[in-house]
Amino acid sequence: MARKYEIKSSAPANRTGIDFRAELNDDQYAAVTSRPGPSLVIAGAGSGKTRTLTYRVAYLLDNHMDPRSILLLTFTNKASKEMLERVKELVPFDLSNLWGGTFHSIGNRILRKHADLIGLGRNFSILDRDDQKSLMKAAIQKAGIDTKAVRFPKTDPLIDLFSYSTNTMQDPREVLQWRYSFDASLHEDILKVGMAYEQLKRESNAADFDDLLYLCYRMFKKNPDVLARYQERFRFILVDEYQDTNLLQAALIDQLAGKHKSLMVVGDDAQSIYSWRGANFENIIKFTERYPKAKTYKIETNYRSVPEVLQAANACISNNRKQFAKVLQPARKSQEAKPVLAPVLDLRTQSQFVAQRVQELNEEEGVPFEEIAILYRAHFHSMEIQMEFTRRGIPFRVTSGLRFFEQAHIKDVAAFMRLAVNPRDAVSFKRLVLMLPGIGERSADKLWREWAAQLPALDGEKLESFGNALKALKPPKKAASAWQQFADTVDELAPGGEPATPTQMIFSVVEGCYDEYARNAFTNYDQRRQDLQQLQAFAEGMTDVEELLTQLALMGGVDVSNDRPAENEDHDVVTLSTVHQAKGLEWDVVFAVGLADGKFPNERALDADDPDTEEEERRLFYVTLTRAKTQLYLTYPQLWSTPHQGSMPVLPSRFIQELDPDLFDTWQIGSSAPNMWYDDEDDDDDYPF
DNA sequence: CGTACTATTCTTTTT
DNA sequence: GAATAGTACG
Repeated sequence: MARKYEIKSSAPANRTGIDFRAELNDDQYAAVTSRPGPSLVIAGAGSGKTRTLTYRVAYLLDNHMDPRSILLLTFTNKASKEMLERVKELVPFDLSNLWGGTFHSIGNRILRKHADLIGLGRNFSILDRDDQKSLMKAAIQKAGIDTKAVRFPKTDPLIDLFSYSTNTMQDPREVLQWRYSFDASLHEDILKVGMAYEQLKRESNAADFDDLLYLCYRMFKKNPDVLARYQERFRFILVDEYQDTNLLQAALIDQLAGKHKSLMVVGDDAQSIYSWRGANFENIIKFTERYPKAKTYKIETNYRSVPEVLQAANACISNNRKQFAKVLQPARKSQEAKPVLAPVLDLRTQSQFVAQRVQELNEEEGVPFEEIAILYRAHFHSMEIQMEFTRRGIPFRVTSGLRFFEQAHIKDVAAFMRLAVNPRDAVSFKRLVLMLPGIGERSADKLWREWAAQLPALDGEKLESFGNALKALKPPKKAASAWQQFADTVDELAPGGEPATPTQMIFSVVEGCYDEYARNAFTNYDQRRQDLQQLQAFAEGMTDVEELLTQLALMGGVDVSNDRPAENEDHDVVTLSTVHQAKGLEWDVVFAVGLADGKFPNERALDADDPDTEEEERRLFYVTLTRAKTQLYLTYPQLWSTPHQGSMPVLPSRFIQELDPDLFDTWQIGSSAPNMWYDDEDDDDDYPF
């Protein structure tokens, strides 16, 4: 029988089937297909930055580059997740060898392999803000500061100070001098506390967020051979949001890209909004100086916003002096409607206006709730709006300030697991011990010293003995029975010396002693119990406790909290978010609220001597405006009422005042509200309740 | 020494 | 309105 045998083309022109030329505009295409080597992509808001990056990855893969050779760095977990998912949609290849993640998660990943080279155990704990505080308190004590005798800075500013110094790679002494106004007589003590903090961290075998970057940097510096291996591997490094990198991150990137220099950084200087944590947008401005061979690509077509919105945004940012000159061109057609400026009497009126308008948009204009966002400068600006939405039954989701993992009960349970993984973890030890009745600060310290004394003997031993070691300690008599229970629980974490699975551990802890504690310690026990179940569900399927702890610390368990079943079922909700957290996102309708001078820009963020601070706030305002696709509402109250200080008259944000009123339609909100800033005689719309 | 109560302070942004 | 520092009492 004759058989038909077809020879297929051995080298298809295109492995992925993507028509790059057709799917990208000229600017995007140029960037995506650029030759290996350093390149700087300046991508304006809404110009398809993510698209460009994901297509770049696809393009590399399409050209037979090994996924192993690609490193994709992002700022947030959200961005990294989205990016990788989109790449997966584009290409059929196995991407498990492609490294993609936040700077901190990549730093962590590298350190888990090589931490011992710089004297850190690979099982190090990751300290979050809360843990840092507790360690910083201990450091103040250790440094012998008598906080009653002198007025010493609190832990928060101290943590900020040292963090800033690390991230900007400056001597803390210098940061202390020009960035803080602590009394000069305290400087030496503050530096002493800093040293004590570093030492405590080392003793605890722990790393804070900054260490994940800094220790990685230092490890590479001290071990060029290790660095060389990574340099060889990562032939293509792509960095998202480059304008928000700090000096340390830039240095780390420079290390990794040191050999092949095939580095593509993407960013928008106009959207740099993280200088408070050390971001230095000179990194992006001076990129071509550091990489003289770098090619620059500008992507200036905006696909997101209608021309009216874009016009306002362009006008806004043009007031900044420090920037790459660029003007975003709208791709969308005009809707013949300008952004709306809505002065309101006070925060209450503001929330009523926003709520009512949201309802109208949804019911009369058919805008789904999920296409609406309320953006503000600071979390507490949203309180009234939340209440009004609740009252009217408008479904909403708040991008909360409180992360899942940062809640006390989650951290309590995690402390058990942390101690099991890293017995040197002083923070977790104290946290656990302090939960027991009859044990306070003093006894906790004593117990920790006893525990620390026998740590060397425990090194390398199996977890099984930890419970026995605990039983050997001498707690106060009052705590004896609780202590027994505590030690037994720790024992259960590794029955027979084999560490249990994360799910089992959580179960043991909760049933063993935490449930009993929680019942008595919290008023909202039920809610917390649910959270713990959520945690258990999150841990399901993980085999490694370290993996769970890392996820919790680095991802903040954000997805867990946002995916609470009740909220998850209902995707059609209005988003309430800070501008910072709204970065990279877009909605059909955006309400920017609380635009009073002193609130936005925030007076605490402004420094009259430093014009850069105002420019950063303006960039933040620019980010706000550019989130809107079709409709944009700017509201500002004339009275700002705080529960504590009563009502204060406030002016409209300077960022509104400096813009041409013709860019907006001004609405008069409410009939009874006298308006101090706009006269009634204009052709403005009335918007009564 | 531990705890429960009261006073006070400060409310920006996040990996 | 929450978190922390300070204080009084057991």
